[in-house]
Amino acid sequence: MALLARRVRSEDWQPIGVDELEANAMKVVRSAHNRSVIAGPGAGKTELLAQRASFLLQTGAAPPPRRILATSFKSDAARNLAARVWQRCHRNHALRFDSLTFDAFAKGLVDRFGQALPKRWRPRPNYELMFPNDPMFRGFLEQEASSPPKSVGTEHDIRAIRVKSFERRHLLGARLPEAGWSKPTPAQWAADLFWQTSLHKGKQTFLSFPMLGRLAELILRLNPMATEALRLTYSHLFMDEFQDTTQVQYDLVRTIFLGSDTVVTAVGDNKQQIMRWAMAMDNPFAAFNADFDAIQTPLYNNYRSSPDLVRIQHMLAKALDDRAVEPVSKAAATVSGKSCAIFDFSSPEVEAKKLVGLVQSEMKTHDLSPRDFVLLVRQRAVDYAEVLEPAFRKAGIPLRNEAGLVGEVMLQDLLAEEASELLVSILRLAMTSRAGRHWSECQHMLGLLRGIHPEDDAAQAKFAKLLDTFVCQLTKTYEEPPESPEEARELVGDVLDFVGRDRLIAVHPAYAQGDWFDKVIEAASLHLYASSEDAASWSEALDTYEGLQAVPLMTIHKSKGLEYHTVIFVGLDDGAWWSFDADQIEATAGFFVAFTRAKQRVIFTYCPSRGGRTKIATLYQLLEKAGVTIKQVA
DNA sequence: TCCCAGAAGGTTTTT
DNA sequence: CCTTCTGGGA
Repeated sequence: MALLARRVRSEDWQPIGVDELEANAMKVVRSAHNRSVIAGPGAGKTELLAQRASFLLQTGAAPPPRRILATSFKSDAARNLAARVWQRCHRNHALRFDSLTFDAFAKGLVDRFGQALPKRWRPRPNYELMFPNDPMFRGFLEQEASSPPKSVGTEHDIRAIRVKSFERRHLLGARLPEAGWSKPTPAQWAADLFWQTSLHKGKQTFLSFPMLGRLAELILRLNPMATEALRLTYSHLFMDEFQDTTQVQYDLVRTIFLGSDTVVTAVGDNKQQIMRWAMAMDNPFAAFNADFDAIQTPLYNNYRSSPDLVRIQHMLAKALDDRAVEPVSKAAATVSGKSCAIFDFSSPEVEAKKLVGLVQSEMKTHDLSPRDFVLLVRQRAVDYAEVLEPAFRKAGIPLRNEAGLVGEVMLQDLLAEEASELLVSILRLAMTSRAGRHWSECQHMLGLLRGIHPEDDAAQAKFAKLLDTFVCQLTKTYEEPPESPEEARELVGDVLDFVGRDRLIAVHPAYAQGDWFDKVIEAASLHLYASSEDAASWSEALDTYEGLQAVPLMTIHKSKGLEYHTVIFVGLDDGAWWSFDADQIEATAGFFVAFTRAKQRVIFTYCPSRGGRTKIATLYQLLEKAGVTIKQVA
């Protein structure tokens, strides 16, 4: 498919790389209005944004030199969306698409304009990031903030501030007042003290991401020139996973874009709001629709799950939103028998054994790989892994706890790190046969790091030679996968020498922060060694490194946005859902997220030893109403 | 050092 | 809800 650099007429534009888009999706893609798109799982929300970007860039509806800004929560989501746009658009178009995490966007604003802030809010230019937690806020309230001036209040007033709500309610709860609080309440006084201490005390400024968000909002509120520049730069704004938007983020967007000609598209699913504890707004869609006069546009198709699963999903959806409309499944059923069941086991050990058997037989009948399955738990994946892992290993199917720690880095995070991706890419190129496609990938990634222009053929050729020499040497030096952690570290060190530590750090600011780079490199070395231990070949070791032949085990939160042929939810009991009563909506949303990861089959398991099923009776009732039955297995 | 009572954690993104 | 941590007192 040729990607055209020239402009396409709006009436001639066609979606790229997909069979069809539903009518409403097409409306959103071509829309010139602010819109909120509420769509369930599997509706193709990210795809919709990628198509809309293509339409706007290719038809000139986003006219050059104006750009599109897309914000996501997680960096992999931001990268994923950018990659889809690059697949669909010529480079000249794709270069006008900025896909960022919200935090990166806010930090960028503070880094560019922060020095223009009034003195009381101005961070030092070399500020450090901090990740404060409850104990830290508790310590602050008990120590530094313990004795307020008489005009503000008493020690008792400060002690009355709940630690849990100090950050969200007082430190970040409202827009920053330019000149500070003139008659502060005790909580406002404490919040201001925290701000001033973080900004000005000692030699360093320490800021958290939400604090950066508040500073960014203040910058643009006080600086109409900068705001106007952003409005001119971006003709369109996309916001992904909008249901998880925080007040800080929303206020920033409102300050920049409300009342401008920038067209805003907010996409998400209110039924998948499982980040309320992380300061997500109660109903961001309602606020957005009202403030931005946005047209709410639902999507009705589900391209992920079979018709029967979509039917059951709808029963759950109605519990979360009684006006939910049943989506239309566009995925055919490929399994026979029930698509959802609850299995009762006498003990976790029996459960493990039976689940292995189930995975094995399903793999055979449907020609599936271990990666087509997922074992989901609500929390404490390690506890479940202890019982499940040995049983799976015995059967020759490795199980992999994605939330497990390698050194100090979570496995799932390590695999998403650029440094790790680069390592695997280079090792695949050097150590495995049929490495052709890794050649172009390596050259592309490394070329970007070295700042080689894609169309500078001479420089490309020169670098290709360099890469070839290095790869040949690597192949010779390390014929076999590493046999000790030291050897793994040496190998990783050699690769880094070639890639250039400084270049890697320069392109990824996160690697310049604290000792994160060292942690990632150490984790990559350890994981490479661990993956090599039982591997007969380099290719096997790298497959293990990437977990290509293992059944993943993870929490519901980690599974958000992913999809699997078969979902096995282990432990549908009161113990795992201890917090069910505290926030039934959030808990049911978590249940909904878990269920909707499946394309073909969902299995819930239950063991009496882990808890009863009275507290979460409503979940069982929902399944029962959908015709899902409990089966005594063993 | 041990014991007991009460508190806290669990699900977590981000350069 | 259940498990683990913390601190006071013996």
